[in-house]
Amino acid sequence: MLNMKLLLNDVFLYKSKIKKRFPHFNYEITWNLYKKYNSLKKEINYLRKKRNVYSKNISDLNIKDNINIILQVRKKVSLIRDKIKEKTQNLNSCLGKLQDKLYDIPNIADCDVPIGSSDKDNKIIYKWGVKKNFSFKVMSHVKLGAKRREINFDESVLLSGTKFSIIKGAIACLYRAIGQYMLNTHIDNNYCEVYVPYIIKNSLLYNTGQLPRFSKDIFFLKKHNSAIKENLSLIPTSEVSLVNLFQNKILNIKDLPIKLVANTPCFRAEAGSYGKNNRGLIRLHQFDKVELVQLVHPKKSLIALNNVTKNAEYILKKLNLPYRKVLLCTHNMSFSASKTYDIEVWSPIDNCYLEVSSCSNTSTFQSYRVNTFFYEDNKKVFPHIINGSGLAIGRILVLILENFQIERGIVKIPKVLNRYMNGLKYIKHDDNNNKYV
RNA sequence: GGUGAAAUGGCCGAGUGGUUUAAGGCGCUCCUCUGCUAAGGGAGUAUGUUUAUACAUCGAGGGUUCGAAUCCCUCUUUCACCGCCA
Repeated sequence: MLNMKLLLNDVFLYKSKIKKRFPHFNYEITWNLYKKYNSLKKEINYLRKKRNVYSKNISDLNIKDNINIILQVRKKVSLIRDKIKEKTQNLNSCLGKLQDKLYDIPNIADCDVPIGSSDKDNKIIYKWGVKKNFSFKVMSHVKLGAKRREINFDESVLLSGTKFSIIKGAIACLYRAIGQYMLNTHIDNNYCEVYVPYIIKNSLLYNTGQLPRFSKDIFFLKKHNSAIKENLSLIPTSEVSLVNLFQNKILNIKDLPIKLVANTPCFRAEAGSYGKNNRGLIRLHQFDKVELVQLVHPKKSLIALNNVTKNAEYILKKLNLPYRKVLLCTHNMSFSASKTYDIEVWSPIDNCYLEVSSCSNTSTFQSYRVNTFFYEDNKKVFPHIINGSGLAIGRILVLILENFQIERGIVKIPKVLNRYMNGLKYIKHDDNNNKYV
């Protein structure tokens, strides 16, 4: 349930800031709906009071002696009742409209977030690592996978249509190793591993900010059988499941920061995803991602955002993948974010940086909506919620296959992954990895 | 999937149409008495609303009624047994 009072407070306090990020925002309409809502509520309260008084009168009267009076009062009250019904209907439609307006307002951007409308306005914070010079022509992961018959898109089309993948053998093992390594690393950093549902109620998507704006990206489930009772969808990211674990929960300040990590599949309908970075495993309907979520004291959220980003960067450093950290401009941030850092890894094939992580501070946007808070000095305080990918597994697979070729088509597996690779240290043309075709 | 039972404050739990304006207990907070402890006495103790001697909230939403925690309908969840399955 939307915490209306808090949201409205923010709307009134920060209306100019909201307009910076959401130029179409109509403050007047929202304000008028709110006024109407309040006056209707007052009217209804007044009518109810009247009704209650009359009804009480009836209960105090002796029926036999006062039958005429009672009948009169009954008539009066039934008129009041009808009025209440009518006004309540108005109230509900007014409330619905007001909520729609509130749900459509994105988070307010932090003051140091660049205002802008395209990728050019993003700010590169820093770069790490060395782009390798290759003495041979690097083979793309698509070619390499096809040659080894370990990444197959023809088969996935057969099974599920476009934008899915089948991964087999050594590359499948590498894929699993990457996820395992990331998960274990974050656990070492005091994140609590959580297993969550991949199918969730649509209402959760409003809490985390994917709905109402981005319904095109969501796979909604149809009610074909009785197992699907309400409106359900596939998670676009485990952030949705993780954050919504805290619905209506009162936290203990001593338990902060709460740090969660999950490795889950993510499902994106991605309606309009044409253009760059579209090849092979890079943009699919189904992919896996290790997700980090932190609930922290509002005063510590900027530090926490940096920490989450560092947790993600640490993995890239260990894998020795050259990357850069980018501060996103207002236009590129997700709906719920107040500040976002993207982490992008160098791709020798595309000759550009490819996004592998997005770390956002959602400030109170999500905590208001899931209604989770703690008490400090007897006051309700809403924690800031930070999420970040740590990292997108499929894309890291691609970047390992393309960055670590020691000669065309032969890949040296990063050391940190060795313990998850069943003794395999290289992906070679002639390795025998239980191929079945 | 079938059948049956249930859902009331922080917790337990009473409550089948009108002093329920939610009894009683536990827990918690404050005061007090006694004091080594244990125990006793008193007061307080849900939330929301542009803050009201007001209104609303007894799983959710509708309905009946002058009046609903209470009656009716729909839904959700929980528990039990059976069926199916990993």
